[in-house]
This record gives sequence, C-alpha cells and structure tokens, in this order.
Amino acid sequence: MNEFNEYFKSAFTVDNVILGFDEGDMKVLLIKRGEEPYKGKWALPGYFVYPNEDLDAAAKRVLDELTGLRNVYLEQVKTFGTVNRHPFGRVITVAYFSLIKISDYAIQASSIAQKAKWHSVARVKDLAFDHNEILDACFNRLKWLIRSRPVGFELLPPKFTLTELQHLYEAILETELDKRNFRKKILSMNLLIDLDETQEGVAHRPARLYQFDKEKYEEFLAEGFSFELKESKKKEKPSFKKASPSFP
Amino acid sequence: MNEFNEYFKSAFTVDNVILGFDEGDMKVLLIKRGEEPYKGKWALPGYFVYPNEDLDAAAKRVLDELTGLRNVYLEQVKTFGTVNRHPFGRVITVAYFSLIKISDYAIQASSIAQKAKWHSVARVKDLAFDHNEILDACFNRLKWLIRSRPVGFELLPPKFTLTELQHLYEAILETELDKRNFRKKILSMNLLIDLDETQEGVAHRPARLYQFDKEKYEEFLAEGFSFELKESKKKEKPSFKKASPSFP
DNA sequence: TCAAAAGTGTTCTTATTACACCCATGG
DNA sequence: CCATGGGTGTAATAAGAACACTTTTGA
Repeated sequence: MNEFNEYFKSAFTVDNVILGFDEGDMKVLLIKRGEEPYKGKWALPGYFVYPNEDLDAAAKRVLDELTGLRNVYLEQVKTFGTVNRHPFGRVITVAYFSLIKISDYAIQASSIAQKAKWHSVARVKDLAFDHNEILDACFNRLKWLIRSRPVGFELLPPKFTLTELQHLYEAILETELDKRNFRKKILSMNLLIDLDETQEGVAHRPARLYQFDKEKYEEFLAEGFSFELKESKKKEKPSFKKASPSFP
Repeated sequence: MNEFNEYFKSAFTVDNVILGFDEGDMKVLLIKRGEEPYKGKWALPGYFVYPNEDLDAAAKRVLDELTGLRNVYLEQVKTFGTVNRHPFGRVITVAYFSLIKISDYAIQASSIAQKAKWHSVARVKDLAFDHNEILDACFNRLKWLIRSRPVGFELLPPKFTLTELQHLYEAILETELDKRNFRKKILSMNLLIDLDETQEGVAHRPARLYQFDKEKYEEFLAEGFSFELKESKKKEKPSFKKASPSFP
C-alpha cells in the first residue's frame, strides 16, 4: 500500500446537531469552545472518530457524553469536507442530527457538558468552523422528515396535548397550521393513544393528554407506509399541481 | 496539534454510482478491479480524495475521467465508514450518484475506463467492498428523487417520447404507471416543449417528440415549488390517508 | 364574569384513480 | 390488412383547505 501512504494523513470527525423543543421553539445544543481554533465561539458538539470506531458509534458517543441519553433518534445527514475547513489539517466531518426530549436532558458531569447550552435555532449565528452550514442542512432535513415520518414525538414528553404537538410542527415547518385540519389529520393516522387524562392547573379548559403508539407505528413501518402532512393557510407555495396542460 | 496526531492516519475516498437508462432498464457503470483487494470483482468507480481537493470536486473528477462528462447531475448521498471496510487501513467513503445520458457516453482512453461496463442495476450482485450497500442507498435516493424533482430528463436524450419517459419512471420506481394519468400529470407540469416532430422509421404510429424546458424549470425552482408523482394501479401501499379517525 | 385555550363539522375545491377505444405507420 | 405502439376523455372517489362558534377551567 506504499503508493497510497500520502492519503493516510487525514482525519474525520462527527458533528451532532442535537435538537430539542422548548417554550414553543426549536433548540439546538451548542458548546462554547475553550480551545483554539475558534476559542470562545459556539460550536456543534463533535469529536474525532476513534480509529476503531464506526461512524454511527462515534455520533452516539458524542451524544451520550453530552446528554447521558441513548436510544435516541439519530440519523446521518451529510458530510462536509472542503479543503480548508479545519486549521489542523485535512479533516472531514460527518454530520448527524438527533432528536431528544429536553425534559430528559440533565447537564452531565463531564467537562465538555459544562460548556453546553441550548440555543434557539432561529437565532443561532456565527458558529465555529462551517457549523452554520451543517446546522442548516440538518434543520432542513428535519423539515422534510417531519412531513414524511411521525418523528415529532421524539421531541415531546411521553404525555402531550394536541396543541403542543401542533406548535411543534409549526416551529419546525416555520408556518401556521389550521387547528381543525391538523387534529383531523393527526388523529386519522391512528398513532395516538387517548390517555383519558387532562392537564391540571391551567387557567383555561384543560386539554386531553395523548401518548404516541410506538407499537402500532412499528407495525405500519413493517408493512411499508407513507405519512404526509401538508401546510395550510394561504401562504401557498406554487405547485405544479395547479398548472394546466400545455399540449391540448 | 500533537495530541491529535493519532487521528491523522486515515484516508477517504469518493465512490460514484453512475446511472443511465437504456433498453428500458436502469444501468450502473462498474469497473472490473485489476488490483488487490477484490481483484477481479466489479466495483463502483471511485478513488482517494486528493489532499487539496474538495469532496464534490473528487466526485466530479472520477466521473470525468471515466466518462468525459461534466455538468452532470451529481449529488452526495451518504458516507460509509465501518471500521474494517477497507483492508489498507481506515478508509471512509463518501458516496455520490450521478445521472447521465448513456447516449453521451463514449469509452474514454484512460486505462480505468477500459475496464468499465454498464450493468443492469437489478441484476448487480457481489460487488467489491461494501459497494452493494452503497448502490442500494443511491438507487433508493433516486427513487425518492424522481417523485419529487423532474430529474428523469437527465437520463434521456434531448428529444424523447412520452412513452420513453414513462418507461424510465417505471424502471426507477419498479412499478407500472397508467398511461393516460401519467401523461396528464407530466403535461400539467408545463415543463415539456412539444417539438412538433415525430419519430421516424418505427413500425407503428410515430410518437411526438418532446424536450425538457430547462429554463422554465429554473424559474419554478427559483420560486420554490413542489413536484410530485404518485404510482397507480392496485398495487397500493397501505397509507394512513385511508385510516379512519380513532377518537371521534 | 372574564380571559384563555380546548374542542368540534361541514362545505367546497382539487387531485387521484380507473378505465377502453380509435389512429397512424411499416411490413 | 395486420401488428404494434400512439394517443385521447370522463366520471367516481378521496384528500385537502377554508372557516366560527361553544365549552371548560382558574383567576
């Protein structure tokens, strides 16, 4: 393998866009860098992939060290590798995103976790490295995903109200949804268990609580299925669906 | 950067799933390996990324050397990096796929190109490395893509008939489509230019020829749009759309 | 009794599906 | 004149979008 030696001088990292939902807003967990390069800047949590470690395992490790969470929604999104993205040498990074329930998150003892903080995705700017680009790519993936898979539940506590769920969808899609149509659609999926409980201590009519029916979802998945959700209101995107035939 | 030296001992490659359409069938361009490892096996075209080369540039280079083509549809799909996927050491590979018109393809002079051959995607098996997995991932991406973007035209000659286009969709989606519904849908997109020409020398009523309206497509893209195509016939997948509400 | 959010149905419009016959050409 | 694939329209069904009032609770 001598002739290839020159290629074995690069490194790769994973970066993890850890997303949560809180106060009606999508949040991302960022680390304040204590070292050069980009000392003092906020960055996505990530690290070098160990020589004997698979990529997915590295992403899980980063997540676990920071949040203590496992068995979390995690997906590879895209790899970023422009030549000069890292001052230490040629380093490409594989971007992942994960969805967690902020209520499950407790700050870990590790020194890295001490520097972590939730930021509103919409207001994030000027991250270290090419992390703004990575965050954008991952958030866009989530926007697509939420329309095609019921992943929203990964971000909510086990019991939630339909309005909370709707607000989550609205935060991700950055649009408003019609309450009645949203409920009709979600309930027609048959993936929610009505817990026959209601909120307590709220200054208005208490809402019913629901739970995601994970078992039924796995059944549907096994059969192969499609799940879709479209936006409402008049902010319609132009769609070919409305164009008329050009060749009569 | 001393403490990180141990990480700068890995390499990365790009592998390119080059897809074409011919004889009613999706084809992938493979290389017969002349060297160890996997000598004699078919493999996806790929190579190490040069130290001063961006990932996309490397994918373009591989494509160009093999086919002589540039300005071709090319997209990053996924990165594969299990620990022992390459016998030379830690090598992760970034998978790309490209769509080309087989009619534009002419075997190049380069020694690598001499070993290239088109294979029917459906019949490919036992590739070198983890290339079967990579091919699957890329082909699945295309299946998704063809339903959401008009990329089919990348695979057809400049002038084509609606039946050719339909057969392409059927080959990619691995399903059958209804002729009338397909035409209605495609024409209603307003993205085809009727050339007012017909086929010649066919032993049946000659079909009209169409051209893809690239300019109009760019306009639509600029505005942001959605393009969708659903399958027909009774081979329906179960869909939540038909489920009934669970909470009346 | 007020404020605040929960909950609930119907109508209209648009998209999708299913389906069968005549046409133009070359051999 | 036959074989082959090209070309066309309509009716039934399903999904999506728009829209406003009553209910329940705590303060």
